[in-house]
Amino acid sequence: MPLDKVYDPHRVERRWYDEWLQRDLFRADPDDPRPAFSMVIPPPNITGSLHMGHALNNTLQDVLCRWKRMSGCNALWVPGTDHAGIATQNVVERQLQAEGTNRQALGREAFVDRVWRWRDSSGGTIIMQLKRLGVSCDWSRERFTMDEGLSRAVREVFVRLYEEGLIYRDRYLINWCPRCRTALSDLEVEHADTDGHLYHLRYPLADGSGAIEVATTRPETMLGDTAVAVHPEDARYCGLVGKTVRLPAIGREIPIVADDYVDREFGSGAVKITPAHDFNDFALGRRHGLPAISVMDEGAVMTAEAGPYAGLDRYEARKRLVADFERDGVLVRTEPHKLALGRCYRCQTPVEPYLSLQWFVKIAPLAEPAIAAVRDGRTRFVPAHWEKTYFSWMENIHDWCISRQLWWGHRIPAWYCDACSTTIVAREEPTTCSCGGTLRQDPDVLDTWFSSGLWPFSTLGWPEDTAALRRWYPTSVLVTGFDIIFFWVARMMMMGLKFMGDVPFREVYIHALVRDQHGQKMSKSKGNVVDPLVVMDTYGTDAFRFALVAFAAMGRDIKLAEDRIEGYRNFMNKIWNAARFVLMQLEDRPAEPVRPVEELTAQAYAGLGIADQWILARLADAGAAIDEALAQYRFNDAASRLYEFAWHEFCDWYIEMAKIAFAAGGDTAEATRRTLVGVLECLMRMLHPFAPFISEEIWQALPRAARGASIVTAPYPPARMPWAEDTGMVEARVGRVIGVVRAVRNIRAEMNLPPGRALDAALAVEDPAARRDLEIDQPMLHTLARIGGLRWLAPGESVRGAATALVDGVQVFVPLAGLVDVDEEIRRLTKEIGKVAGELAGVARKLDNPSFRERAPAEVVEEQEQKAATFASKKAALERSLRTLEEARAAGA
RNA sequence: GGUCGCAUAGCUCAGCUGGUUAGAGCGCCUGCCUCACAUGCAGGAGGUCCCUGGUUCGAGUCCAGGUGCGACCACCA
Repeated sequence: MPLDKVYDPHRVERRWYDEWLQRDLFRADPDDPRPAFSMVIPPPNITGSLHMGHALNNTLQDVLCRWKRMSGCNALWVPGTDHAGIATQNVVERQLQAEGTNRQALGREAFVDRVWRWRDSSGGTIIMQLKRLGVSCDWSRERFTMDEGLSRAVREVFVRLYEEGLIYRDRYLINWCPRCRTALSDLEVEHADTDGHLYHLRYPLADGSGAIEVATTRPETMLGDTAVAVHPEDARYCGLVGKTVRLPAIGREIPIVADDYVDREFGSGAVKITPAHDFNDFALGRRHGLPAISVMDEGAVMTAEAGPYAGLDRYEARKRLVADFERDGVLVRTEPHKLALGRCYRCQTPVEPYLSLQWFVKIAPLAEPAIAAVRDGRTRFVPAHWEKTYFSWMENIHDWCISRQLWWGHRIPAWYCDACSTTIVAREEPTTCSCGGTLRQDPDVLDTWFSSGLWPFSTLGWPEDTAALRRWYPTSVLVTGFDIIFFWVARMMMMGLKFMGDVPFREVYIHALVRDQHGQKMSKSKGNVVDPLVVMDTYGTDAFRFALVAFAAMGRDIKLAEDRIEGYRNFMNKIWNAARFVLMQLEDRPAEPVRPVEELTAQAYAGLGIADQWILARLADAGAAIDEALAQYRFNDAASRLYEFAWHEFCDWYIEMAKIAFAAGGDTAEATRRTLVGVLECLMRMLHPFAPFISEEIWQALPRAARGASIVTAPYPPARMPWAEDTGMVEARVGRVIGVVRAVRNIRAEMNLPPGRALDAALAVEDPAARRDLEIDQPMLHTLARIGGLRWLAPGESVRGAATALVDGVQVFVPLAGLVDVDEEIRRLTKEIGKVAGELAGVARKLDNPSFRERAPAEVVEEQEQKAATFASKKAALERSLRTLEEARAAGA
């Protein structure tokens, strides 16, 4: 069955993915004794749909996983999804809103039920899309952070940390989203510079002896002021410390205190202190024993404490207050001011510092071992500079607020007794309090990241002691973006070390962010989002994956250029057509199974034709380079080497050389046929981690011994081929042929010689051995360069009135008589001589420098000397030719 | 305010431990529908490697400073 002329990815992709699943090829077995390789997927949110970040992240993981699986590892890749507390709750709440209702009306149980239903119907979208990408996860181990098993792990961790005093409950100032009506961790607040105002207010001293001026960006919080602070050494105010001021609007009397937190240079040097609405003020208030008065409620509406402003929204209260103060002369002046306004990372509502009772993880004792593990190399970041980011955060880490006032998530396993105010923290729901009172469970749920922090071991069955855990923990590598180093990587480190006694992963490969072609972050609001599914539809999954891998250079953001994806689509088509060619050579002959090229003996290799030896040598070279690049996460290097080999060595040269052998027929043709199929077969295995679909499709079309096997579990070509020990001679020999062919083609094109017509040529070869080789390899010259008559000259001999070029010690002459004007060749030659002269000058400069000869290593000096000699003789030869041309012209004229 | 990253061809980018003629893709120019492929083939043009110093026999590559982008962290009202 002949293949289509153009590769059609859609015909191929779905079919093979289903086949792989059906044959269970991605399943890993803990009893499989081969070396372990394991990864856990960064679990996408169930609310998500596949974006470029996912596509890159999972493609890189799949390349590693498929490569390791083929390379003889017991490779496990655990997939799954995250329940994504706020995000998911928001989605379902929006649905309810559209239906004209809300979660309060529904009640907690019904609401949670509703979210589960949503998850069952829509939460699998992203998994379907990942499968489309071709990822080779062990789907039998797919997990969800709210699964029974993972929930058990969450409770276990909570209880153990609580029992050790590492989880505590406290009334504290936390970040609060008034729209989501929940606490947020520090990380869940996004700061952005925002234009605002600085309001200068005059607070009168209670004793009537004057006033003190304070500045604030948030005048409405003054209703909760409980002090004014000045610097202890500020001469302007030292007499006032201990006195009191009377708050405008509500008349409360508050003290003036001294604290060196105050910056004397800023504003008036006096600060209003609002412990319940500002983090600095909260700390200062604790130092000075000041009361904290909340003037806003959980919806950021002013409370009764706000007196006349009670019931107003925070911004409305500000407007009224400013107007009133302006009228009453309290407002001294207003000036524009930039501030870093914090917003909720889920809904962008400005967050509010809010005083409330929350659960916290005492983080320092957990952070310390996590820092040590990276310092001593038990976990290694790639690229290494991310360690610095990790350290700087870990070393300045604050206690982690883990309670969320949401309904969707892991309910906090704490129960309170109505009767005796006991708190019970337990793995399973307790029935009654020891005092006989009824128990109420804490209404809050845990931060989503609490459960994702357990992911590397909870997915493997912890807290059970499972075979999977013993086999695959610690995982080999975590592949993720830098945006979640703090959210996720750091937490997994802490939890893994705490509960497994070992790091969760040996290496962390941090990849870049995908941006648009102008380097802008993709976002819906900018309208520059490129949908990976559309890209896959347009160019095919393999082309898309290959493009992502080729883009994934370390330490740089990825700008997604669509024309490059198109380029890799063309590459896939090129491979497809190379396969078509190979298969055409096999038509009408007995299906001799292809023999893996790695099984060739050195003796058999030596007996092959020169072109065959050459392509095998290049294959081995590419294989070694790809293997090394992957081992170092240099994905782009691996991809470009593969591309270079497949297109510019295998297709451009070897296939063309093979045609010559086929035209000759006989045993040579048979041997070439075997090499051709062998190299293609090997190339498909080499390609498979990058482009799983096309490689399988082609591989299956080849005549193989094990017809039933899939390329998924075929052996990856070894980094060292047994026969490729000493291929230097072969490569030089074929390299010379290629050089001569290129020189002739160049002359033909530059001189505008007719492309179809065979040209006569003459060659003067310096080295006798090289000449013997070239004479044997003559058929390649004739065909590839379209040379008709070929004459062999003695070294130094030249041809009058010919275009010439010098490559690898071979001077090529193409007689021009009657073909073109000589002037054109003189121009071309002069240019070439200029180039060589420049190179020669560069080398000569080095060699003329005495300290270069003195201090550079001997082999470098020798190398330069050889180069100088080559350039010099090349220049001389070209100049000789130039002279003969000039003579010819003079004679002609 | 602190930390980090990046500046190489018209565009998007490679260039690992300092030593080939600084590379690729796209775009551009010339010529080809050559029996695997026009999603192709052959050839070509195009670069003060951001600036200034320094280290070195030798710097796109290492160091310092500068300029310009970008990112992250941060409780100065």
